[in-house]
Amino acid sequence: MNRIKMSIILSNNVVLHCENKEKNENNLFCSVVVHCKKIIEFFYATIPQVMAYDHQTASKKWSKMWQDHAVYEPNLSTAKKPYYNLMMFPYPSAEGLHVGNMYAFSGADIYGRYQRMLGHDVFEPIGLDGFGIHSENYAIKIGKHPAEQAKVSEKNFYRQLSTIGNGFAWNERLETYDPEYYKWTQWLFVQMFKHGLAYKASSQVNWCPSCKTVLADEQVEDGKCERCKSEVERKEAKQWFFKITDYADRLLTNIEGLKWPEKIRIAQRQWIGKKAGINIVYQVVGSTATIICFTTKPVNFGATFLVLAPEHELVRNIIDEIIKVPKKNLEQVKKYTQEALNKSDQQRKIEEKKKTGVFTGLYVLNHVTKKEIPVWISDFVLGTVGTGAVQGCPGHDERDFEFAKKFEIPIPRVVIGKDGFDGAITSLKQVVTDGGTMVNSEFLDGMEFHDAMEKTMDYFEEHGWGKRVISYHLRDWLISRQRFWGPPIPMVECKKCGWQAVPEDQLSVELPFIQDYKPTGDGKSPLEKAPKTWLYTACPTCGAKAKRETDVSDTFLDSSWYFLRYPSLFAASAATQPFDPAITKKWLPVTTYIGGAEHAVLHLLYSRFVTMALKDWGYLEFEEPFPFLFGHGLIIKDGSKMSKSKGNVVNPDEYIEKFGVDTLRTYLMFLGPYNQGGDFRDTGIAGMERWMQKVWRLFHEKLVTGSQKTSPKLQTKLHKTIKKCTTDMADFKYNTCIAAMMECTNLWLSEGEMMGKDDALKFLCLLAPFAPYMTEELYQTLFQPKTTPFSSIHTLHWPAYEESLTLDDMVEIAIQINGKFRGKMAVQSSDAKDKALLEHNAQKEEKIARILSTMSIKNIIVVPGKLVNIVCA
RNA sequence: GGGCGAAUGGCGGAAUUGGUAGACGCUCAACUCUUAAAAAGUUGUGAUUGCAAGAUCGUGAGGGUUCGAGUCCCUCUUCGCCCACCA
Repeated sequence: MNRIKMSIILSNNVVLHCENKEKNENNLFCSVVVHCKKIIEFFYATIPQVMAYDHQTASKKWSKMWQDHAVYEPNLSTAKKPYYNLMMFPYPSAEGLHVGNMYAFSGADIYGRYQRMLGHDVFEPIGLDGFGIHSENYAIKIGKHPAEQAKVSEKNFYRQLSTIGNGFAWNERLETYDPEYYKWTQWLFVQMFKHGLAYKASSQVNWCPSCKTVLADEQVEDGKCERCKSEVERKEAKQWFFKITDYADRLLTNIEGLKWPEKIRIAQRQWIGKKAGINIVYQVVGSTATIICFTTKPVNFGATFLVLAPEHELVRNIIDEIIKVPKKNLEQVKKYTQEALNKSDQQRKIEEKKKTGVFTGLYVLNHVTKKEIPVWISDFVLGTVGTGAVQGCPGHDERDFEFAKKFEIPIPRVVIGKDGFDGAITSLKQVVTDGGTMVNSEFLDGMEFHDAMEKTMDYFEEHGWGKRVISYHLRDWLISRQRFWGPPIPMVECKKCGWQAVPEDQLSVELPFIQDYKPTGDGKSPLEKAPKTWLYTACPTCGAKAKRETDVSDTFLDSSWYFLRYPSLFAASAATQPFDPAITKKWLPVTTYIGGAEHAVLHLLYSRFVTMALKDWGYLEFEEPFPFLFGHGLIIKDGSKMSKSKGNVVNPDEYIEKFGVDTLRTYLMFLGPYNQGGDFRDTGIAGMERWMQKVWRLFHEKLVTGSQKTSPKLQTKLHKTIKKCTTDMADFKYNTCIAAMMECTNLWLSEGEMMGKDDALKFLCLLAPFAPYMTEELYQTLFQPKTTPFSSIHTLHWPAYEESLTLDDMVEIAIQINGKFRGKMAVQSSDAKDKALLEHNAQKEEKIARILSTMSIKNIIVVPGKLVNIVCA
């Protein structure tokens, strides 16, 4: 935009700003000179001069005042009505905060400010989830050391966060890479180990052959490396796990009591994935070996083969020739297994349509048909799901059908579906997977499908062939990362004593500085290159030389407990305990947790698990950290979610500088309901700026003084607005609150309407959570005598409305004929509920009477205060 | 394939939960002020039709319930998000 600004400074410090869109200074200058006389007259002689709201000065001034007077720092040990208003922990991407992030913070802050005005002691801390792969990758990308980059990102992120107008408790900030913090993350790991919830076991990890590094699951997109797009492979490695599965049932049942968005509750239920089924034991013919298959639908009369995952223990035994199979089969098994294991789960899923597999040469006995059925290996069976082995019932499972068809295995029918078709099953569409009637199943024949499944399970249990089990989709939490930028896992391995936790008084195990921190490519952790003085230490048990664990822990561990640390950061016990019991009792669980739905099954599940464990160990008195969670929507720009990868991020800095943060915040909240997000556009912001200036002018030009009162119409509108805002704020419906305030100002602006000072302050309070700086400026300059000590508008009480004052004198009643709107009439509001009167008056309305003259009335329906519907023949 | 949600003017979105559809804002147009512009203000802005009063149509499509449906029920279409060879 080619806009030229010119300022004229008049004698009494009045600054006049002139602007011109055209890049023509002469033109502008001439126009200023021409108008100089008039301008001066205007300032000196006419209306009291109004300065435009200068958001830059105001935001600096009030930020400082708020901090100096600890407006947002409740006394954490003495607060009477604690309210923990928390927004999800941000990770400080080096590119900085974008408008999508700001949307989340602003919306949460508005809620906090509203709660503060309702009389709560609101605590709204902020910190940085700065450890982890995101930050490390960025450091790699720009060729900096993560520790160095962290300082830069921290500074930039805190700077941005300080400009968005949030009432953060800045004193209590924390960063996950601060040793004072991760000391306790490590303590948490040690507790997990001590309570038997941490163990080390062999597992597959994602491996990018091009970047020569191990990747986290989050870095694998569609089976490809997020950075270089090459196919991710699998590698076997020993990893640390947390036994979150021990808590699966509790995590599931507790969901019922959580006040969370239904969407997120469903996502968690689905993720935990509780399934009731049966583990069936198959005896390998001619061997002592057994194979256990999990199934929820034991259609066993139709089972004609078994399939093992390539990772299955028995497969290894075949390869190692512990179990003997024909030579020809052995060669095929070796070849197939090797190929399959090199693929990732993702890759295997992508190739799902083309079923592949190999026969082992082994057979097992089908308990009910008494037939020997072949055992195959196929990568459509995943080692990590169920028991890693399935029984193939091709007539009644689509995947089994595809497999059997390809390898010419018999496909018997044992269920007739709802369509009644009972012929041979030759196409995928004929496969009956759920419901129907049993056939060819001896004692089950004629039974309903689900009853038959239950009966089969009973039958198998009675014969000792199987046992009912509950299976979960949830797997143990893989904690290890072969990366650098995280808290070292606080374990040491002694040749004699095995794995030992680092004694608590020796925490933290500080992350050593190593220059070459990049992932090595051979599967070893970067910390293997740490100085020997760090790498080797004394075994806590026997004192012999022992080696430290060189893996670091997952970022999600850092963020799984941070909310416990905030209130206790400055407690007397902060150095000796992760969180203070008394303060924790006062402030937790978190009163309102606000964040995006993208963490539905990661952060939110891990935090719940950690909280439950801490409760069981006696550190906490509650087991759900976030009883109330609100999920905000996403900001859309150019048709898609604002994100760095889409390249459509908008940096709030320039908008804040140009329009002021009050305008930007209010604009963002006006886009749509807070849980739905909205579409970001520049033209809309300009509209919001107009309104802000309008409010500013109204307060300077249309306030009555002394004993004069607000005009009656405006007073009704004001009370309606307060009512509307009060209910909508509680529901996070910020957009309609703002619309209501706009309606109020539109009326206020119209001729003859004036607002009294008391009423105007009420209005200002409604706006305060949205526009914290401008409302403070207006409050301090127009409502607070200069001599009184500073007291912020944000500590005032939320205004009350009087129901009687929300009612208009006259009410409009709609008149319908046969349900069609035909006119309206005005009645005294006191008469609005008089059915007979409404019925009578409606027919008397000239236009209505005219239409009715040609019709005969059958019925009249009156909705008091709303409408009259005349039903005619 | 499964689950969840959505569909309303040129656009973002309102609609007291079955009761005057389109609040509020953006956009656009005309006007006022101005030498001119900017800013600000006023008026208008779902479609068709009419000089006008008005009339007719109108909430993704089709049916139904009702005095009355954007809202409830059934069928279908499209889009978005999440999960997914889950045995």
